[in-house]
Amino acid sequence: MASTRRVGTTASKTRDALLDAVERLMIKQGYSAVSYRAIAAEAGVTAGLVQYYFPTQDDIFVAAIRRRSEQNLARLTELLGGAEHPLRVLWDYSRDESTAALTTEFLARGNHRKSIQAVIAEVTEQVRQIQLAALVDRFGNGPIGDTGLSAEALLFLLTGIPKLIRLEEGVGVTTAHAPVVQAFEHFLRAVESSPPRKPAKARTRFARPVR
Amino acid sequence: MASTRRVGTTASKTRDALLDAVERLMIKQGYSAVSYRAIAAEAGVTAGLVQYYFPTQDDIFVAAIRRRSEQNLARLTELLGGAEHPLRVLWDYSRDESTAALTTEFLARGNHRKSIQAVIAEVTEQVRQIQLAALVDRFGNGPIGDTGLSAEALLFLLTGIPKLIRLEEGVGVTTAHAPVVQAFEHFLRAVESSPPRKPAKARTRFARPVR
DNA sequence: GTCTATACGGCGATAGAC
DNA sequence: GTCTATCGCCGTATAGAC
Repeated sequence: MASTRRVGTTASKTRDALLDAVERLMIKQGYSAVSYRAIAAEAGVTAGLVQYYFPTQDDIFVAAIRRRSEQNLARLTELLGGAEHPLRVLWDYSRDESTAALTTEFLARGNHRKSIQAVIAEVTEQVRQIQLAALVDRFGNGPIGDTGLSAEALLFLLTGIPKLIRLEEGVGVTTAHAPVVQAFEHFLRAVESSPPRKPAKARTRFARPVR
Repeated sequence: MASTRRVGTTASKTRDALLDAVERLMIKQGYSAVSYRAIAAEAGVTAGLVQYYFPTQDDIFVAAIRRRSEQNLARLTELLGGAEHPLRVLWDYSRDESTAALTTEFLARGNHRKSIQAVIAEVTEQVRQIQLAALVDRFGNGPIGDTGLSAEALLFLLTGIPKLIRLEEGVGVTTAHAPVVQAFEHFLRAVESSPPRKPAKARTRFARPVR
């Protein structure tokens, strides 16, 4: 049942340049501007070549998501490694403009597209494990601060609110964004000024994922 | 500069039937399934007729958003009118499956589409004013509960978190959703068990928007 | 392994006939 | 109000050249 069609290698330099073009198009004009012909024009190649590396359009987004996710994972691991204020790190990371824009584009494109859904779910869970481990390492498993929020729930809000804000900004709505950001920043300062539950050198440094 | 092209009347019964078909398609298959030919097939007319009522594809979504928004506004006004627990009402309303699904579809489609952005921004601000008025009427302008959240910020979270959850569900991610919902429900119960700031009959009933 | 050329049906959009 | 014809762009498929 498998197709005999030939596909370019993942290590190809051309392929990487094509994915760069894809990201540029997505950030500037949104994912709907990502067509074979547009990618080809942006990268200065023929449309057929784009299709050689990405047989279907979903393959383009799946590849773009995977590549971005690997970069993000590496960056997150580095940022969180031994960080004294993981909540602050995660908040700032989630609010970073360029990655947030791409993330919401991918989310929008993934809606109702099976193969894209699958890869988003996979990399999201992966990232969330690392993030959660960092929080548990710093605050333990119980409620964090005086809100009674578990590390899991707080993590969802911390990384989700910026996405939500970005999503609304994308359609020109900005009401209430500033007060929400302010409230979160205030909360972060209050919580992270309390002493960590373990001395720094006893930290697991996220070597193992949390079960 | 104005086009001479003819367009069907807003009062048309055919037009309304077409918008019904649009909503059905969006909920079942997402907005990318909303093509002139698909709408025509769903409603049992020709594609040309669909284009007579909606000259461009953006017009379809703009019209669909407007119609839905009017229905939602009427329903919200009714639900909030004299409600004893407006937070609970807004939370349940925002979590309602059918409207949440359409809302995120519209949001996704509005990303990077100017005319759709404009109408979403318009109706969102409109709804938010009504919702905010209900909260201020019940809790005043100061912080609500013990979180120090303003009515504006709390409203954003109350109506935004369900959207965020829905968005992630759309790509198959469900981690942390349950604890977040549970934490919010707990918070709502705690806050709304406190007495209102004014007797019921003194309420403004949202006649004027809040400045 | 890389890349090009070409073809097909579906799409949004337009102009114009009934 | 309704419908047809037509245009150019799109995703996809395939055959074959370097």
